[in-house]
Amino acid sequence: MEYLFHVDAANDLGQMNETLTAPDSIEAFRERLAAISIDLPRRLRQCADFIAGNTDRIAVSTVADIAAGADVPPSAVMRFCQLLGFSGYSEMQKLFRDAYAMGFPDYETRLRNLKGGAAESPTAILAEFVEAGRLSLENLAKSLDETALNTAVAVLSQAQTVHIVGRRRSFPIAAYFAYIFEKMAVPAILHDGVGQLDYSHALRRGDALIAVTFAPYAEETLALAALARKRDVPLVLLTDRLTSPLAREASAVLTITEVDFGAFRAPTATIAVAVALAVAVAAARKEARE
Amino acid sequence: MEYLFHVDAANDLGQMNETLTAPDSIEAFRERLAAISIDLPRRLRQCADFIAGNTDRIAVSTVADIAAGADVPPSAVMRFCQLLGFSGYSEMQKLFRDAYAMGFPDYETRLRNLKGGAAESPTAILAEFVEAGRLSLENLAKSLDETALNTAVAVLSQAQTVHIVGRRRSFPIAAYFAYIFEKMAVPAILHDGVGQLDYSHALRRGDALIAVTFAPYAEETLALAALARKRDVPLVLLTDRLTSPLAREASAVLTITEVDFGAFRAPTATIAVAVALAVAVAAARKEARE
DNA sequence: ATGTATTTGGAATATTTATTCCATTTCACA
DNA sequence: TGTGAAATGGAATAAATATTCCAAATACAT
Repeated sequence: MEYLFHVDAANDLGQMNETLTAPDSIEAFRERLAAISIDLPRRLRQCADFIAGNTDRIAVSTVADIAAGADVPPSAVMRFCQLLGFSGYSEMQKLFRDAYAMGFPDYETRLRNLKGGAAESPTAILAEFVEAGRLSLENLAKSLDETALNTAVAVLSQAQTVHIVGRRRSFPIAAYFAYIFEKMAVPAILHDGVGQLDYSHALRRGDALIAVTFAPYAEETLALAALARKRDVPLVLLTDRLTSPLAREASAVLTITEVDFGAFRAPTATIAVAVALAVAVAAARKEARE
Repeated sequence: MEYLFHVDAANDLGQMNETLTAPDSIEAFRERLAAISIDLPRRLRQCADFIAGNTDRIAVSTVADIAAGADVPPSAVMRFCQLLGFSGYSEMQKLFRDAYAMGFPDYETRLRNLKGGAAESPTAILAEFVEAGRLSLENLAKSLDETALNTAVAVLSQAQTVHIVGRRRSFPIAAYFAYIFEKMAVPAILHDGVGQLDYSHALRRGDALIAVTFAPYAEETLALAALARKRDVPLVLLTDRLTSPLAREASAVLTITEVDFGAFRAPTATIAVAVALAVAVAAARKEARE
């Protein structure tokens, strides 16, 4: 690959071997990075990926650090810097050291900076959701009912087929359950309601049902859960409060409180519970088979 | 002034020439600084003053920089570092560089901790995912490309219809986008592939497409995105790296790094980006209509 | 298959940066 | 104003770090 030509071509300069000017701002840096990342040989691609994901660290890292992080020799990093238009690593680092002025981008500071922007700016909104997500996770770690979690794992790992239901807001969670179970070879069916077919006949004794539902509780979810109980199919419930409908029918109730931002609520903690539950169940089933 | 005596006196050790331990946290550093600053000769006082007021620059400055800032020769700075209990400038700088890097997905230390603990019980597994989620969110706050986020919001808020595509692992995210857009009355279509219908004819000029894809990138997602570009439909991409396919075609690339636990990865940060993006777009569209 | 161009790793070198050391200056006190 | 102890500056050296270069490996085209 002929580096200079390639980069010139990307810039439509049409002049070969022209010396490329170095990016003079972080924004320009990211642009250049994106531009050259299109087509790179293996080692340089590793550099691009690592640097894209760890841009902040350049200011305080040596070539050797970056090289180790990207799992390439130092010379590859040097080549990469030059590919970006810098004379070498030092020049690139200077860009980031100069920009460092705004203090420690530790999580707290950075978050404050993000929120500082205009009230409605996308970054401010993102910062709010990040914060809400973190609070939700913290809260979850403190308040989740261990017994219920253990029961849920026990119930699900003994089931022949795991059925999953969740609508509207809870549908992504249900879909995520289905994805992990599929990946881990656990027989599972997602009751997604396509074509208004409810597959309720597929709910058979020996199976189990995971129902995910938050206020306002979706009709179909409640209906399927009720049917499950009628058929003696045990129910694992992911919901927002112990007083939600179905709670008394369930073998295990996992209550999850999401911290909201305005009228909005991201299912951060719910996802964590879902993935942990699914992985634990898959592990338990595997163990039981051996 | 007899340095060692003075410092020992401040520590009430009463033993002269004892080697002083270096501060091991920024807090300890500030304390030590305050303690010795009480009575210093001229040049060392200049060092103390400058360093107290520019602590944050230590991580990215050389001895010469600090010396110039404090208007003293480099050797004075060296003496000052030793007075604080460090072996030299490098050791002091390390403290600040480490503090700066804390909280990054540090694959050497942090992940080993995560994977190291025998995560047998469901509760332990959950704790791991909670921790991974927290790290992902922190990392997101620090590293998300603000420009790209703003561009994404601009592009999507001008679109007539917003199309969404995401398969397998990314499907729950795509579904969540669809849910929020529906709730906020933003015209949106989820390309879920039910019945192998691809709805590709619905992609029309004036629309925009959100594609969510992580390695290994799903065929259908790539195909639809390619089609969008052919029809001049702008593309907003949520993906794992800048070098992923489609990145060059996209109007905005939002790279999101999820911290994994073992082979598993919860889309915690991705969800946060999705909800923030969707809400920002809905807000922008509402504003535009008024 | 064969030759050519690209890519790669690492050893050699250059450069920058940290650290020590000591001759000189400054200061406190008689 | 002379004397010893402390403080200072800068030159010399050591260490770390960046950068180059080239032989070997690999990919690519014919």
